[in-house]
Amino acid sequence: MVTPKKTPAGTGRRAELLATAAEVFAELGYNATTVRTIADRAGMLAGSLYYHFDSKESMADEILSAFLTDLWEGYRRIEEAGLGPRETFEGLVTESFRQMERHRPAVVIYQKEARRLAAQERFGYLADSQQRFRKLWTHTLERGVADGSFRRELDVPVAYRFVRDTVWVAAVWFRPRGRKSAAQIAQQYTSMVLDGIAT
Amino acid sequence: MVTPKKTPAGTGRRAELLATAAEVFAELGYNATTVRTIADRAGMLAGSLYYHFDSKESMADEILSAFLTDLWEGYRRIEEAGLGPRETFEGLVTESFRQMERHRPAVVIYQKEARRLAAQERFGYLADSQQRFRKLWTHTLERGVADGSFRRELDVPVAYRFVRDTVWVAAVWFRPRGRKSAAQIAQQYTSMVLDGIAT
DNA sequence: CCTACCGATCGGTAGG
DNA sequence: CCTACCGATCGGTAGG
Repeated sequence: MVTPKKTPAGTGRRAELLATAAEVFAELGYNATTVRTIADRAGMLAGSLYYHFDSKESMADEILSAFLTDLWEGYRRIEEAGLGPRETFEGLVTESFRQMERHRPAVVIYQKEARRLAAQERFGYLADSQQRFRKLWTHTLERGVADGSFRRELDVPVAYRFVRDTVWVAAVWFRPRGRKSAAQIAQQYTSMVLDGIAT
Repeated sequence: MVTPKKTPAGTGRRAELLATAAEVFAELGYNATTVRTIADRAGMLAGSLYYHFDSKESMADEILSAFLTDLWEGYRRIEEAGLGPRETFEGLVTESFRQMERHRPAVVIYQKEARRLAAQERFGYLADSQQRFRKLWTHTLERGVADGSFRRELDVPVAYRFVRDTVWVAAVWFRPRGRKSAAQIAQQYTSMVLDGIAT
């Protein structure tokens, strides 16, 4: 994924700069963000960023891989819990919103840029992650159809994209500081997706 | 919205160029798209685009306003049909997918760029449209809660964002040339949202 | 982390 | 629609 060249990972200033960069990338989009904007917001000059990072691309790389590492750590725990399909489904949605709380800007960047970035070799792990993601969710949906938790006539590939999009796109408006916690939103979402909004 | 300066709207070549530009914008993002890329793909040189259009921004403007004009024309018909909340809901989803079929690249651009573009004065109609959109869907959901079509405990603002995102984000993967028509996808979506995926 | 700078590329234009 | 070009801005670097 990433080999920081100049400052050890986890260092205070470096983490601060990454958080700033993530916010700007999420707000303006990766391409529309200039290293000058990031530097401005961090209170330094553009050139000084290169004391901490190799390139603009490295910053995006570190932001995205940190998010995906945490996400897969969370998903792994749910996979290993050996739950039924409906409970697995609920667990995955809840975990996704929890990660959104921690990595909101990263999720927005992921949503907007992953497709384009994944074409580059250094971002190959984005494509790997998407594959794994698809398998995990598809498998959960299929298990649920098989054991009668989910509707027999469910079109699994369509349902998969429906759920995936529905959950992640919420990062655009979801504010953990708002009136609702991640767990509450997750509960509302699973309820709407599992049981529908009609009576 | 837009005042084409140099070639009458609807002219063959102009429409062709807009379709090309829309595809490139959708594929690469507005900022990452250079006028040279659009010109290349249209088989002309960058400078020649300016015989047809004032600016790169004008192209995006025309693409987005053409889409929104058609969308609101479609929605207006449904509003005027005087249907109940559930049927209005189904009609709006179906119409949205129908417009996605006609204006897929425009919808992708809208998804990715509307928030940022809306800040500019010339794209003020994007913010107006979002307002109108929110009112129409919120009103439909509220009517449904009131008459018992939708669940009494439904959180309307959350449900609104849920439905809005869920429908439009489908433009990223939806291919009208694929195995499923817009009407079929719309039917699957309304079924999942209204009645859920669980048994 | 700053000063000072560079090559590349961008959106756009004048003139034909 | 092309030729030829421009000012601005970009990501990034050398040297301190």
